[in-house]
Amino acid sequence: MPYSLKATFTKEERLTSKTIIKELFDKGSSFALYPFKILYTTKAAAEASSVKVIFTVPKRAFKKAVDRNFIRRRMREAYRLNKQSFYSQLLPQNLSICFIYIAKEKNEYNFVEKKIKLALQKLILELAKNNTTETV
RNA sequence: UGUGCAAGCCGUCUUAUCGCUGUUUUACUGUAAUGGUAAGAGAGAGGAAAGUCCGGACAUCAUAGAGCGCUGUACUUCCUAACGGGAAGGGGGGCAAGUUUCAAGAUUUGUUUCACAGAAAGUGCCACAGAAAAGAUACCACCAGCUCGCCUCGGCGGGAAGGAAAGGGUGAAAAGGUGGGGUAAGAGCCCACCGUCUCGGUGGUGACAACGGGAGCAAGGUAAACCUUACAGGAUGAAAAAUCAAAUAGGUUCCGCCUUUUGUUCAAUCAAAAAUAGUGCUGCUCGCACUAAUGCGGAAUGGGUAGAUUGAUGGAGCCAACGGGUGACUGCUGGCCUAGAUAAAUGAUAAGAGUCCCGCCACGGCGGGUUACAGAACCCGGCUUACAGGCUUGCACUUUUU
RNA sequence: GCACUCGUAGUUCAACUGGAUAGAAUAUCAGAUUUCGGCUCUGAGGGUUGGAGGUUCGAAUCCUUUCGAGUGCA
Repeated sequence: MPYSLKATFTKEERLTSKTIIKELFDKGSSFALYPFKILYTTKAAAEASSVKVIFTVPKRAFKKAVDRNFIRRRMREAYRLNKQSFYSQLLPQNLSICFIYIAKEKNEYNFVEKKIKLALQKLILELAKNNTTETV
């Protein structure tokens, strides 16, 4: 079983390596879906496939640490509760994702959750498109 | 009862579901190393965690000792690990009220405030205005005598050389102040009081205070201008620093391989010839040229990257009682363990309670809103700044009752 | 986490070692010129020098504190 199907968010699923983060920001593909900007990289993996996620809020938009923590926690919670359907549609690969919050104001949890769902759907489409182009 | 000021303290809670990070117990299972999974127990942001304005602890590097330089601090004594912090005291300034004096001023009380060493070591600066801005000056005005003119013969007006530092005006500031005497006019020129300086002993740990004697007064402001004096400080900060260390590349050391013949040498040390292998020229062969220990393989080893661990959470710790001290603080006894993350946990959703505000009315409920400032990043002591609301104590004013 | 720099008209910059009304260009407005507009010429307004407090006779300048903007360090 490659992915945990429970609604958890453990250390395995977090992106913690500085080098991968640097690579993600240098070479990663990206698209925007308000209120997020999403960066991702993918690598073909034989068996030990994984999905690593990081959530960031820019200091320029929110000066207070309390606000940044608040938004990041909401994003993480929304991802945690909605990742199972996302996982079920994935091919085995090493995927790294970064969610950047680009809105200028705080938003309700329901709004964030809806947008996270949309973002994950779009990400699947993007990945599928890349696979088809590669094979052709 | 209400309002204001000051000081100190607190700064939301409960339940359910789904999650996160440490600690610990048991079981299973891995990695080079740290670990991982499941179940149970128990813990999980602040008074400012903030600003990074100071001080320490700790670590590495530097360092014989001393001086110069640089930076900081600056009434006294004390507290403290230390401080630019705090406590108590001293002194100065402002405001209000009272007492006293002819006046200047002095003094008492209350309140408030002060980065409060030195301007009598030296240097610089003090715009404009003003005569003059620092051992100064004579613009107006003042003055007896001299001299010229006029006349009502005592005055008026002018001039030069002086006297003087009181009056006017300027300025933030004009070279002690007020009152009196004195004088041609004046002036500490003389006197009284006040101020200033200085000497003496007394009280106080000390800052300093009150008292007595002396000096006619010389010494404007500015040190948050340079500076002087005293005291303190080596530099850099957890991105400090220590330990373990996969894979790959490269370093060092050792071992093995390193064609044949001849000569030579301690030695594949050097030379020659031939052959072999590879590369280039060519479609191929011959031939020619170049290369063959600065190599290949293996082992060990040090540095060290990803990664991991330590540093890093039991401490100048918190609470209470009893002592010491005016107080900051401190002694002793007893009790307690109270976050430890690392691209970084402490959350999300739902329901309810509490706080405060608004509206309605049947005065007890209903409905709506509000719930601040703000998030640990090695730790500790301060300072500064932000903050819904609440509690306690003291003081002042106010309302009602007696 | 640590270290450092800068805040002046709407905008871009000046203002000497503290000295008086904070100056210039541009933008804005008004007038002149033009048939009209532009260019050009003349004039005017616009600043609590980021905020607060202090030193000084006097502060954009010196000191303290606070707010904002930015830079560097693996």
